Amino acid sequence: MLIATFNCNSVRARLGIVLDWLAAHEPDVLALQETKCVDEQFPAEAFEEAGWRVVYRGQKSYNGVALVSRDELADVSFGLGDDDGESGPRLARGRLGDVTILNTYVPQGSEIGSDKFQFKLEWFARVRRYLEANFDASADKLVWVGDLNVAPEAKDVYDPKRIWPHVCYCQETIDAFAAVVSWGLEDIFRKHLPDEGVYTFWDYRMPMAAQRNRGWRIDHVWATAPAAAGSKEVFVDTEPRMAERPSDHTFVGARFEW
DNA sequence: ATGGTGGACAATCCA
Repeated sequence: MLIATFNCNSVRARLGIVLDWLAAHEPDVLALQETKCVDEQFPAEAFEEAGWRVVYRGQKSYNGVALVSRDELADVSFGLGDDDGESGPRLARGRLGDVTILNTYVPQGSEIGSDKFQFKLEWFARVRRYLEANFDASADKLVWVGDLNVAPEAKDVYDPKRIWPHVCYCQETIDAFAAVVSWGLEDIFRKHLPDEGVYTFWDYRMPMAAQRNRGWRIDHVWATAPAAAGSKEVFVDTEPRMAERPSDHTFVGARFEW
């Protein structure tokens, strides 16, 4: 089973890129973040014409998540279930067989100390409660992917000394994230790609960021132990297409065999 | 150097 994730920064603007990637890699599930459109505007027909199913939940201008798959997903739901009116376009869930895929777009947080930053920290705590309420970490196959807006370790950013502290790389965010994964999730990305210099995001506001590999690892793959036991490979799409697709995140794929 | 660029959407917000 191939599970992939991509912050597309507008599904309408990157539709061709997404469809090309789907055709080239044939994932079982592709999780999209920042689709940036309301459901009426989501280009579902284009996916369906290419033989894909897609479920989605968006809002005007910002956020928005989707799950693309060849086979129909079971138990599809959106949001954390503790309705704040915003978690729907940030969390999508579906199941293929006995494997549940969780796709989140974690709030970025704007600035340390801001209301949005506090919202981000609380969002992680809500994810922890959501996991506790819905899954058994020792028994369920659960794979959590998405733009988690956290760089948990120094090697997850290109220049840790300069970047610290940042909303995605500071003690409060790292602690809040650690309190989620301590529930019982393993870092599948680092299990297979432990080296420094492997990133998933390059800020297009920084000149030559991609070319100079001034990147961050903020797109993730985590899994419960039963799911992690089957992980075989994680890959980052390193096709040199950043210049023609300045979405600044890249595709990440994780292959599992159980 | 507190910028830079891109997307949505129509003056800024968000990343």
